[in-house]
Amino acid sequence: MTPADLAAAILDSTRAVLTERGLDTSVLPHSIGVERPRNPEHGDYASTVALQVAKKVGANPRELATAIAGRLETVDGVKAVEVAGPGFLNVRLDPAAAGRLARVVVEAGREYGRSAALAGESINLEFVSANPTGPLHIGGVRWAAVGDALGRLLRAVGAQVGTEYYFNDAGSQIDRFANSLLAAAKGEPTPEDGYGGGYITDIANAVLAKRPDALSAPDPKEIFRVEGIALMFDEIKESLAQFGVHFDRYFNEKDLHDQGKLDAALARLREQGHVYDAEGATWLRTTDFGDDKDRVLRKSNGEWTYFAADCAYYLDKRERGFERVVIMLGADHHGYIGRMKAMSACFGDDPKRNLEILIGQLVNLLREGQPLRMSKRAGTVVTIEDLVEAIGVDAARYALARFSVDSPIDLDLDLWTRRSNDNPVFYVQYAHARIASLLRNAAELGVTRGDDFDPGLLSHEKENDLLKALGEFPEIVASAAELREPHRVARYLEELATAYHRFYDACRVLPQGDEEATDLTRARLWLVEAARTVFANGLDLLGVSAPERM
RNA sequence: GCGCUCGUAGCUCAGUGGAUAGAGCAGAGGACUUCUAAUCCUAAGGUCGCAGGUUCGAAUCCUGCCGGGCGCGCCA
Repeated sequence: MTPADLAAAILDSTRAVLTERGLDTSVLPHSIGVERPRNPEHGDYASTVALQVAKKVGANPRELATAIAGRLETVDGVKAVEVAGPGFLNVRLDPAAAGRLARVVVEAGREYGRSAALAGESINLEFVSANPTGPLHIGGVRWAAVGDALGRLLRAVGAQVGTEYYFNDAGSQIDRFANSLLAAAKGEPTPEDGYGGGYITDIANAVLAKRPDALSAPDPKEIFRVEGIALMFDEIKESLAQFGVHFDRYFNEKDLHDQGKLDAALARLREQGHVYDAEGATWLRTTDFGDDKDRVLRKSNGEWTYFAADCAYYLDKRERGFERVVIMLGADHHGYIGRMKAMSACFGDDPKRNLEILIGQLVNLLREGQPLRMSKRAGTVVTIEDLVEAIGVDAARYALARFSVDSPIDLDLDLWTRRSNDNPVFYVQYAHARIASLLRNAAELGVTRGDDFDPGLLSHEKENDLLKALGEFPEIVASAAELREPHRVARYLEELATAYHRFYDACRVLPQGDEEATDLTRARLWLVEAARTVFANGLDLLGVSAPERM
């Protein structure tokens, strides 16, 4: 019996009790969950459904709980139900019913944890979106790790997902980049407002290698612009690929201009009645929908604003069939939320459903407890490559994905390279490697788990705890996807690793010395394989490897 | 000034209105002739920033205040 099965049984029992009494069953939610109480006296699972429902139907919660308990106790697999406190339902499962979960997990294999929780949703996920004026810095890398994990999560629960990287290769940032390259190629100092750092010299030299005539050409700056961007972007894409991140689409802002999408968006907004002209410029009345000031779409000099391109890009995503547009931005851009939400409403969309903007706090890096001060100008930026070189892809992805994006994080580079329990990624990976090792030993001994096992044998306290943790995985995946919070998967895996290590410590799996394999050996091999499956599936959702050996 | 966001153990952080608020690290004590000790066990550590409010029940929701971070261009 899985937690989902139990929750469904509790809901059924509650509905039956309400019906029996002629009470309104429409107050019941479509689905409920069960909790896993920390205190073992509170049973294997607990439900608060009686507390939630009692008031709405005018019943006494404790008495209602008692009636539900009476029905629930007759359900196959339920061993006992107690009513506690104001009306908690504390459920104990039959050990065999709990143990059968091992089979469910093993047979589902790579599918275990996947569901149809968000089936039918079409979601566009935009993240990183750094312009190709330099290597990816640490903030962008956080989004690469979190965004990619979120994409994997959303797909795992049945959503249609398109991941995108938006960039532009025109405009003043790129201009400064081109000027900096040109100066470096001529051996001149970095221009005012230019980009410093060693990578500029590297790229300038690479351009010269490719186009030896660049400096004597009619328009050297244009050559450095075009070739420099191409080289820089290749480097970014290569870094992302090594980081395990692939985008479905790299979207160039220029395409919006070339295809007349800005005019089309403006026309659409005008139709909707939210556009006006004033002071020679064209404005979007975002204040109609809560923004603190109206925004210019086309400047008085006839040029489009960046915001106008944002509008066109949003509309383009929607017209490509994405019902939900999710954009991940750094905290320094949170001021855009108001205008973006209002823009969505100006198109006639529901900004709550159609547009989600996720704001991620910044990342500080520490080395030996001291903050690494970063400056793009001085070229002392910590790049994706620096990070991977310092701590490796697995640790980097895990470290950046294990925290809520709401909290600014301090990453201690020394900690994440340590091969010890300080380091959560090793703690989780070690659990997987330990299982892999155990399974290799089993194969060597010629012990196999067989086609079937007696689930009632998995009745040790630590086996029960492990089974319960394994049972939670699908719900964790679904909630992490729905809440757009991949860090929940990492935290869950850490708990699962604790449950596994405790089980391993308390329960011998393989026979020792001359002992023969027993039914318990086989049952435990099913459990161990189930645990291996969940570690592998969970780590895969984070884009972190599940090593066979460490 | 206005807006957003955060404030939980010495440190780094979990905690989608539920029971006695958790984990790791640091510090104290214990378990290795190992199915990988990169592990496990025990004890200790808290006015959940402060004050009100809603609720049977608040770290969680609402209001105000205090403190930190960030943002408030016809820049990109």
